[in-house]
Amino acid sequence: MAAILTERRLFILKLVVQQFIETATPVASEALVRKFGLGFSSATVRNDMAALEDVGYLTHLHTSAGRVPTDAGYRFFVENLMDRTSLSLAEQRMIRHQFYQVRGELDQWIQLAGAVLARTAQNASLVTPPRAEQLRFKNLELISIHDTMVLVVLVFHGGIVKQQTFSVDTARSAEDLRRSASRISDCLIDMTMCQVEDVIAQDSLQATPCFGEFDHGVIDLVIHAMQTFEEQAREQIHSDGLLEMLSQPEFIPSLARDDAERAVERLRRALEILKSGRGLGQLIPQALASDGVQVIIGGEHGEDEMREYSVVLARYGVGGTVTGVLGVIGPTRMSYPRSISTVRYISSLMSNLLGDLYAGETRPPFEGDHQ
Amino acid sequence: MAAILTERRLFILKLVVQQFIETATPVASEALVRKFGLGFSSATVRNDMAALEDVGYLTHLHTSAGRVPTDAGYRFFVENLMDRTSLSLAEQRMIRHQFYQVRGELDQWIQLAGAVLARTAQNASLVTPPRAEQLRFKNLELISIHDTMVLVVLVFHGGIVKQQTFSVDTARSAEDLRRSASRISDCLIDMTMCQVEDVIAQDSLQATPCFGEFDHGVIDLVIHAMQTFEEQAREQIHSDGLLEMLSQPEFIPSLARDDAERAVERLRRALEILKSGRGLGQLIPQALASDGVQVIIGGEHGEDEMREYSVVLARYGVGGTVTGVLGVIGPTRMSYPRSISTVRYISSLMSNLLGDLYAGETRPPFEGDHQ
DNA sequence: CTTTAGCACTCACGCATGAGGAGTGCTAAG
DNA sequence: CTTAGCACTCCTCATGCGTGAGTGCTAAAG
Repeated sequence: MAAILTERRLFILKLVVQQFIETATPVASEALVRKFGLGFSSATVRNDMAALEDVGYLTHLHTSAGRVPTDAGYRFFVENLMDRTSLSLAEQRMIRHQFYQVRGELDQWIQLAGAVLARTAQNASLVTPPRAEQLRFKNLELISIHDTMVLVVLVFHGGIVKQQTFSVDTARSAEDLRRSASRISDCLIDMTMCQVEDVIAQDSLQATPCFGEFDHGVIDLVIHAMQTFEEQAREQIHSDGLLEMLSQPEFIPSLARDDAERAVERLRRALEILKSGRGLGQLIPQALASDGVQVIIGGEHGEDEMREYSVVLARYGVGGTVTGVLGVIGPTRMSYPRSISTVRYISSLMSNLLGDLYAGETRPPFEGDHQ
Repeated sequence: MAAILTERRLFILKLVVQQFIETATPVASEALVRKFGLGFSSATVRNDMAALEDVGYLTHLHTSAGRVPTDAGYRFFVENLMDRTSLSLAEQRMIRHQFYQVRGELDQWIQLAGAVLARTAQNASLVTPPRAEQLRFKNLELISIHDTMVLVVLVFHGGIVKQQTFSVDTARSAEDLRRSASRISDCLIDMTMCQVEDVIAQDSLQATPCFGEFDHGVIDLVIHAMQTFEEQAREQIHSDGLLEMLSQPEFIPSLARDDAERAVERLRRALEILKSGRGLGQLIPQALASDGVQVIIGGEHGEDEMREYSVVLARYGVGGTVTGVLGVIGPTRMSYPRSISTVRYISSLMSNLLGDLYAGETRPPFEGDHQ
């Protein structure tokens, strides 16, 4: 059985994968020689295909159906056979331009990244917001909305901003609020959540008169905000491009070779994955921990729900400061070259953008920002 | 032709609509008498159904299929026949509790409202963020991120906050930034976008030394932010509950009485509507302009894409200050009583929450708690 | 030993056919 | 006006068959 993978057989594998990615229909031996004008006959191709099937790179659902790549086949293709391309310069320029138009607005970057990934790779996309491993407090502003309502604007290192309203018993002047804010800011500056909690615990024990009742209310809110923020940071996945993915033939019943019921069920499944991020659980932290573009094909990571899907992920961000993950998700029959180059480009672009934001802030905190 | 709508016929219409809403299958005369133990025979029901069909409240696709309500039938049902219910107290309490948990975080309200609407009405939901007709400037903070990068936090009336980063040529001290911010804030306070533009135009003409170059940069950014904000305010529709809607039988091929292809096509259509808000265009401003819960059934508003969907909308917000729209969207065969009561409850809840935020800002702060 | 032509075989797909059944429309009697 | 009875319509599902694409195998040629 030990079939030998000659040069030609790998070439045929490459063609089969490419062809299947393009047409979404099982590829026949005859069709290959016709389309590519191969120098040998369809019978030869059939023999080679049979060999590739022995090794586990191809299958076919029944006799008299063309060949289809297996997960292992895709894997081999991605690692050894694929032409590594980049996005065209025109595309790159267009994407850069779009990001330029929303310069300064970080939340827009995320949205835009999702949209661009989806459009360019013609599949669904996912983007997690950039997060520091540990939120570090930077600044706090208190703005009166009216008598008993105060808006708290929390600024963390890395330009992460969170706003929250806060109701109080007695009205306070703007000047009062300002003083309170700078008192608290001075005290908490550069602290992580744990540190803030410690300080507060100490202050409570010693009943330092440093903070008033109002101040303590604000600080409680800060802690609460930091907690919830860190919690949901891990969960939060922004996804987009469902529509793009749905225009792939596997979701169009008339084109899907299995029946329409399947197509719908598949679709519902896809939606659930995207919405809840179920089945992606391990992938994100994994991608955060590694460099370069990761490709997870079909059932490779065990999640049964994902068996029909592949994911192309990359980390983006600055050093160890602030990082996120972005990627493309679609049927295993997706264009890996295109997805990979898209993900690679966008992640490096986002890294650069974030880099500008953080240039002065990374490790050496020499600028200190003392008020 | 001129069929008279007797009491009994209307009762039958009511039963047919309710039954169809419940089962999603055409309702047969025989089935009605059996299920409800009516005091008359199926033949009588058939006659009445025929009469209701003459008036245009029912149809059937072919002989030997049960009756199905038309858009007009649903309309009549909603306006005259429906039992007007409210959400159960337990449900209300649960919902209030969820909102309580995210008190203070306005963006979370919107997300939560969408999720709750979807879950409670078992259909898709849409929520627009609360917007003032005119953005009014309130406050501005400048926070240094690092040497050449400044974070601008804009606060508008009604607790609307927008943040943006801004790169500058020369580093500035925190004190410098603070003074600049308060200079600009003082000058622009309470202004609408147009007014800000006027002030700047005058200042430029007269070359008042009041603002420095840096200040002008910030103000340009303020104007730009206000513009884009107002523009995208109209567009921005937050939608949720696709999955809930998709669990309705019209989207499940094996249950849909037409073939599976249709179900998928329908689904794709629904997705497009929800994502882009196409087909909803006129509805939102319309809902903003009117009070109470609006029900738009099927093709009533002309948009062909929406022919198979109904929308239940309500305005929420405070007086003329700050308003948004929220609602439920689903197949025409949705439970109108439930959707309407859900939408009514959530909109009044959101109005109250916003009311608290604005109490001091609107004219006479009155507990608008009556629904 | 590899390649190739030839051919039988397999299996999905499309289409027609027919039985079964649900539900109506009509008619005539109560 | 109501209702029983019945013919009629038309969907649904299962069955069967022809068709064609594509393979697997075999035997001969390179």
